[in-house]
Formats: sequence, C-alpha cells, structure tokens
Amino acid sequence: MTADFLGIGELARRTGTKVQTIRYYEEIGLLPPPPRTVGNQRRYDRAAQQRLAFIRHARELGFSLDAIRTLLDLVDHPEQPCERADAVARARLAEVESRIVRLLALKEELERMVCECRGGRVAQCRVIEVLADHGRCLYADHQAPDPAEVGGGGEGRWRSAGGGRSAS
Amino acid sequence: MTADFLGIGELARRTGTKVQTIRYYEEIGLLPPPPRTVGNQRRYDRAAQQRLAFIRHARELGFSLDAIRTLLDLVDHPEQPCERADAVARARLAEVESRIVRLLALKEELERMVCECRGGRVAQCRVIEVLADHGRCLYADHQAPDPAEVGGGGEGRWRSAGGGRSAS
DNA sequence: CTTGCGACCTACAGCGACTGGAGGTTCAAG
DNA sequence: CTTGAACCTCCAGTCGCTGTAGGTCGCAAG
Repeated sequence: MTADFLGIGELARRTGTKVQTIRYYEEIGLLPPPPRTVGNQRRYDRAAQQRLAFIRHARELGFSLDAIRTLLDLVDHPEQPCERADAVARARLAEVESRIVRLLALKEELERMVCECRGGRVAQCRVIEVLADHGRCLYADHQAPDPAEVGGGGEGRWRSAGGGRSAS
Repeated sequence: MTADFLGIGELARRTGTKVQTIRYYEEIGLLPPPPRTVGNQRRYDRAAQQRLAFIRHARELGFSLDAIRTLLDLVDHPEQPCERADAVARARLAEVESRIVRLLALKEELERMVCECRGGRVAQCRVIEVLADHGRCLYADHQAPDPAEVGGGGEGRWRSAGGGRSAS
C-alpha cells in the first residue's frame, strides 16, 4: 500500500511533522540528506521514516535535539554498550521529576492567589498583591537564581517612575 | 541605609536580575525609561525597584512577559475591577496543571524505559527500542499534535539512508 | 592633573527549536 | 499545454534573555 519513497509532504503528514521542520532536522544533521529526484526533490525511504519517527517520539518525551543526537549516534552503532542511552534517559527523567516538583509548588501558589481574590478592584487584588510581595509566598524559592534582597514594604502603588531629573 | 537612587548594577544585584535583562525590560516597555545622570547613566527609584521585583516574581511563577504586561497595566490602573488579573492568573494555573499532568505521564514512560533497560548492547536497549516504537508507550498521546500514522514494523535497524539515486 | 579601573553605555549577534513567508521550480492531472 | 499544488532555497521572526565589541563615565590614587 504505502509507497517506499515518499515526498517530504507525505512524510510530514505521516509523522505529524511540519515540512520545514524536516528540512530543519536535515540542516542540523539529525536526518541524513535524502536522495533527490532529477528535479531536486527529496525522496525518503523507510529508514528515513523510522529515523524521523524516532526523533519525533523523543521530542514528545521532551528530549533536547542534542540528547537526540546522542541517542541517534547510538542507534547508528548498536554494538556499543547502552550505558550512554541509559544515562541520557535518566538525566531526562531527573529533569522531568524536578520540573514536576517545581510546578506543584507553583500550582499551590497560584491556587492560593486565585482563591483569595474576591473580585474587587485591582487595588485590593490578591493576585497583584502576592506578585508584588514575594514575602507572601509559601515557598521563597520558586526557582530564583539568587536569594537577593529586594527591598521595601508594601504600601502605596508604585506605577512608574515619571519625571524627576536626577543629580549626578 | 539604602540610597534611593540606584545604578543599574545595584538594582540588578538586589533583584537577582542581570543588567542586560533590565535594559531589555526597558526596551520592550515593561519598565519605564528611568531618569539619567548628566553622564547618561540610568538611576532607579523605589518605584522602579518594586516594579522590577514584581516582574521577576511573576517570571518565577512562569508568567509570560505578555501576561506580565497585562498585569502591570492593571497595577497602573488600580481602580479597575480585577477580573482581568484573575483571568490571567487562572489561565496560568490551568497551564501549570496541564503541564503537570503531561509531565507525570512522561515520568512514568521514562521510568519504564530506564527500569527495563538491563545494560546490554544498544541493539537490545529498551530505551532505544521504546523511542523507536511509539506503540510500546503507555500513552499514545504524550503531547502529539496529530495522531498520524507513522508506518512500519520493527525489525532491522534503520541507521541512515545513504546512496541510491531515485527515479523521477 | 593624569592615570587606571570598573561600572556603565549602545548596538547587535546568538541560543533552542522551530515557524512563516517570499519568490521561484517541478510534478501530475486534465 | 495549462493549471495549481507541492516542492525548492533563503531569510526573518518567535520568546526571553545572554554575551560580546567597542566606546564612555565616575571616582580614587598618585
């Protein structure tokens, strides 16, 4: 049924990839340059289809293109021990886990915000208030790079700086 | 203790922001252009500090700069009803929640992969195998944009396409 | 007053992972 | 032969910064 050599559009349709993305993968060396017709159009065989499916699947699982490059290297040398593949997958797992932890904390924070907002004016809005004052958070360290003091109490809105020329 | 007008470096230090990032926020209109010294250097007052702290905090909670722009607009007009702020926060919450759900599924998938890999050759590696064959996943829809058939059985590695010129 | 040094200035290029468009060619059906 | 969809290359833009180059400012020591 399925022709063995596909045009780029057909390949795109079958793998749920955009045509440009396929060309992009080729450009950065994830996909090998396929053979072309005499009219210069790309033609993909089954191996290319499977390689692209692998890439897409790995992308769906959140692997970076760099990690995928490593994984594909391994696919290309299947007699090696698979420690590297394992390590890549484990690293990705650790990433996902820490992201989940962080997002759960964020979720709690956001829930508190929207629950406490009782729909008045912005001037009394909890959402705005919490954002303005980190101190009202459950967790001080959402993901902050540095602790760093940020100065200042909480009364009076601070809109924008406006006029005054400064001394030098 | 704290001088009321800070140089950009001091402000950066206090808010845990990079100097270039502050200039970037100014460039895209999140921070108003501050007054300058006669020598053309930026000087920030307390309002600017608080505005930047707000931005940083919102960023830590994962709000996009666009969402933050909306939020800051509201801060600048505190007599409005706060529905918009609420909506922005709720949208962010929904985003976070769906991301958590997706990541939990990914986590499970990755765990299965690394657990089942028994450290042989790449040729028998579970990690590689699962990536090559979406059908082995628990959930078909990690985040795929389209279902899309992806063709093909599972024997024989598919390395790269290589030579053959195609017919036209 | 000069020198030196660090903090500051503008302008622009680059990251990852695509996405979109312009402007031109090729293919297959009618 | 004509039409129009699919293809081609090249390049700019997305988001949220980050880094660099090459110059200026501010302040202290000599």
